[in-house]
Amino acid sequence: MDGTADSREGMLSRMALNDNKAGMEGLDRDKINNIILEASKGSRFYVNEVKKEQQVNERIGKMMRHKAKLTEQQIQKAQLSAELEMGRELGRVIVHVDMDAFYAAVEMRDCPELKDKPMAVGSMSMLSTSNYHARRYGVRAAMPGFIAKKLCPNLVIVPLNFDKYTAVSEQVREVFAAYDPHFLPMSLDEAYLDITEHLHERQHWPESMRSYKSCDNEVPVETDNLSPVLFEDSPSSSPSLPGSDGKVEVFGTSPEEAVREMRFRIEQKTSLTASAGIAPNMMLAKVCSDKNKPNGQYSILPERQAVMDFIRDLPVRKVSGIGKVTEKMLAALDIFTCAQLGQQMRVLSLLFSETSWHHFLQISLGLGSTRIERCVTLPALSIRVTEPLPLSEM
DNA sequence: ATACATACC
DNA sequence: AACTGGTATGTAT
Repeated sequence: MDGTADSREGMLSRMALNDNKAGMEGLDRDKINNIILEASKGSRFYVNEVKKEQQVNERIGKMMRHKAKLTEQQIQKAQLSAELEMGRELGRVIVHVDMDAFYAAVEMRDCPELKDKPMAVGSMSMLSTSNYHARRYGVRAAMPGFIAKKLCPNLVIVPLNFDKYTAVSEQVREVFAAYDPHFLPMSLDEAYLDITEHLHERQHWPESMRSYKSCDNEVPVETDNLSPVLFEDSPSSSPSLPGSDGKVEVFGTSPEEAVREMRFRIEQKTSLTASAGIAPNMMLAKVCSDKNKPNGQYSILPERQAVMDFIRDLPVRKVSGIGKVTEKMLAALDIFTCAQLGQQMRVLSLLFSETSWHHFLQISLGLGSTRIERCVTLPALSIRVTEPLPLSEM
């Protein structure tokens, strides 16, 4: 039953270019996918992917047979504990910050030759990331370098400089810590922050504490010869001071302005750009940080309606934790967006494990964690300290 | 309890 | 010639 055309289609869901992420809009997908398939065919990797693909199809088949046996009565009496909505928490301001094409951006910064070339960081076997120029060719993270070279023969591949990325990451984290000392790093280039407390304090800050010189790194501009009155009428422009060299930017007190300021400070300090998402919980903030990438930010206002409007047409695949397998299983049930996920929750509760459908339900309601993990950054060394582990885990 | 699968960067 | 490596969590047996 598995014709050649079918298995090719199947493989595409697994191996093909994933243009889900930023910088991949409007590419010639067919051409790119053919090159990827040609280069992969017959390899150990390919054979393994075919096997896994069959397993997924089997799992979907099992699910569909299970679904066919469900009666309307069973579906209607499925209970979805309605208390979740009551527990919705909109009072926290959660930010997800993500450096743009981090490793590639560091290498480009340190080697101007690379600036206008398609380049990627990694090896012939595996790329860690690519710059936006290379992405126009379909070259992206987690792609083997030799395939990337077929897609883009002029691609420059720079080997990993892990120590360098770690050092830059430390600089970025110093900025994060100014907005949330308990921030949660997810990798060298991204982190979650809870800036609720920062924003409270920020309301009472004079403009001088929110003013930054473009040329000067690190600290707010000197307060002495800087009268706040000077900025009264032009909060969004960059007023230049008489008698002062260099532009000064004043940031406001809103969440958006605080995050703009944080990104500005990161760029001043590292010459690298970051993107950010602002939302009432981690799940939404993560999705938002991808929305205006690179060098942008997006926020969801802390209102139920704003959250639901944002969620409605959001493809489930955009949500962290929904990967290609889950996407394909949901697609088999005609679920592509979060709204569709919500509409089918009763069926899902009968087809998936409790942990899985609880997760789906949370997503469909736009809910997510509102507390960043407990973890403290020591000012001097930026060493993360967690609560003592049980002896068994040490 | 263990192995395997999914997902993330 | 060549498809990461580490961690966390979920699923199947």
